[in-house]
Amino acid sequence: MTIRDIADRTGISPATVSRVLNHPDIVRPALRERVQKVVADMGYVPHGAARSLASSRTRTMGAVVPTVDSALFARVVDGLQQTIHDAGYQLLLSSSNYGPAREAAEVRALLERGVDAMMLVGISRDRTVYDLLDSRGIPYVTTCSWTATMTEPGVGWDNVESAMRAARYLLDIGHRRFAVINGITRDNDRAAGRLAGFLRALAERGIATAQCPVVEAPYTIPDARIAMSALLRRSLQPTAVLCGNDILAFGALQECLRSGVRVPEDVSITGFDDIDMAAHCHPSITTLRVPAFDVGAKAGELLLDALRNGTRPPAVRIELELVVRATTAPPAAAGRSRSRPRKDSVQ
Amino acid sequence: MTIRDIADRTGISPATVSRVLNHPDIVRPALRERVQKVVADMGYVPHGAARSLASSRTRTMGAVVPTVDSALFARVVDGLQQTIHDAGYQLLLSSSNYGPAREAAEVRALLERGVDAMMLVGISRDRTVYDLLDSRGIPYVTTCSWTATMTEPGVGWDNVESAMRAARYLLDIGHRRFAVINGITRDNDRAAGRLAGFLRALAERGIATAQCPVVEAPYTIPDARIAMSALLRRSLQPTAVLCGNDILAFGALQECLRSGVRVPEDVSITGFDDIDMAAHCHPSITTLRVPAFDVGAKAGELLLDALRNGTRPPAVRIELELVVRATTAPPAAAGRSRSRPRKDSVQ
DNA sequence: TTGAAAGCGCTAACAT
DNA sequence: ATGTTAGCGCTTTCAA
Repeated sequence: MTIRDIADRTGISPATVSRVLNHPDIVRPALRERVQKVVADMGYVPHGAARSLASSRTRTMGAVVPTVDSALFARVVDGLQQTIHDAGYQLLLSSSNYGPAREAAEVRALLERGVDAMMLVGISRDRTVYDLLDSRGIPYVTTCSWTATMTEPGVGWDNVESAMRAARYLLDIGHRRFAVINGITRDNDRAAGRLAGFLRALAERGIATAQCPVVEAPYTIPDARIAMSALLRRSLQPTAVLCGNDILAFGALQECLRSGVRVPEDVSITGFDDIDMAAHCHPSITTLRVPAFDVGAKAGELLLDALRNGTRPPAVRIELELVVRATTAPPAAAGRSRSRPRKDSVQ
Repeated sequence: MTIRDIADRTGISPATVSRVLNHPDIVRPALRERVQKVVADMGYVPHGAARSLASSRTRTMGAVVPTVDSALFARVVDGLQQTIHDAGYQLLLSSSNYGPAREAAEVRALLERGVDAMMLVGISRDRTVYDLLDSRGIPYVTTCSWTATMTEPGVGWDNVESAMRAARYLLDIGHRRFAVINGITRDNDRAAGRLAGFLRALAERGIATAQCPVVEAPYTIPDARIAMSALLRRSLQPTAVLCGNDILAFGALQECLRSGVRVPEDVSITGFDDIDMAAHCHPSITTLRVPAFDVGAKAGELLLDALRNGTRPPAVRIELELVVRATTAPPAAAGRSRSRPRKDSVQ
């Protein structure tokens, strides 16, 4: 069944049926309603490809995320999806598995599929990817990263500066012996930025970062436990462990609990992202709050605006809040050990 | 740049360029390579809509899930995505927010966008949705539910029977006083099936289910805590709480810990799904393992097969494994209270 | 093995 | 406000 059938049934031209479908307001109400009724009765569904070919718009946006199996990205995607959905756009979702070559291939595939706009995660990628997008005039936004020097559109935060805030907080409450469990930094500007921020903040306060153990681990609970377990086996245990995200922090925490290391009495732990679990596990995790849903929603808005106005989206910076919870306290050695009350209420 | 440009540059017809792109094996090798080189050099990307219109295939599959912001569905989607990706398909993702009307609208939208196949979650939905899919000859699979009477293709498990297994296990180790914290059953066959299973198993063993408190809550940690908190305030506390999924179980567990109720000594808790957290929180959660990634992957395979062979996919039943961990133990009142060792190792 | 030609179903000028 | 017409860029018979 085609638009032709609707036209014949209604006794009007396909062009007017098309108008009813796309610009109902410019069709005489009586006619419009008659057409709409026939469309509904016959269960006519327009052919998307034909529509796209004729109008050169697909009403589709693409997103490439490292993996959808992550509380953070899932929420970002959710925000994007809900936002663009309300404007009549569908979401074409791809994942790169944290591989830049794979990501570039996905972008090309989405372009071929004909998305009207695209959301990416992170900002450091081969120039050719950006060039491709720019050359085809496809609006896009990067997400989850922001730097003063970035030239691409996006909605993100400064991972370096945010990570520094977590480290400074621990320094402020007296910690001097640190360890880091970070995500894999290779090809991941977020992970790399966080690690850089942790170390820079420590160095600023005169901590010898060369002696600070840094373990890189995939973002899984078992990997985090293994990393923490290795840290606990060292002769000089850290009093504070900075983790690259909440999954790593949660795994580190569980490993401490299992091996009888008290948190935060014996060791403080910080996370990053503030996924649901961080507020609700026990003890609750001190972390940096990433408004993931809002980031996705904002990305969607920027893209919709760009499409409406034919402009390039801006780079929007988001400020993350440090949420102090129960996994952090002054180190026992600092003297004031047990005086600080535990914060463990649901946020 | 169009296929015409490649043709002109190579001095051959667009038809042959098309052949090189779609059926390289039927083109003379020398010519084929020459064309491929020009395609690569000029960075030519075929126009997806034109391709779809001419070939009436979009190389796209659709999926409608209740929400992507769920560890379970995220993993299912991940499995689907990775599987179909390897076969050259892109994934168009929609979410229904657990609303049947919204789901039906999303299916229509995906159909209009021209997906070649579709994955749905659950089996109970308006017949018209299935009729629409069938009438257009679009292969589809349902997921996450299986019943003996279902007539639609799918890959799922029996939620009733699985839930019964959890309840029977608690009965077997001596529990008689139960409560249920379940997901919202309305418009959700998985949640409804689980609740039915819990209650049926209890009734089978002579438990008066009318006296068994049942709380329905959205799948969030705070809602689960509220539900558990209400349960703990009752005069006659349950010795075992059956939860509709692991998020609810986790929330219930945290609320117990917060209010000094020992798990499993004072109350046993079971979950459903076996998301990562279940194995790694403390105490670890007894639950039913859903192989979510595999479910998505299997769904993808069924769809690819259906597309290749022009057949209707079968209904595949998956058996869930009950994973006994540390949130369950015989009730203290049963006498053998502290004798059973805690299982708390990482699975 | 390759080329010519006819659409795929729709939208958007343009004309009325 | 509605109809006529000419494609959108590609695939796929069919013919050579």
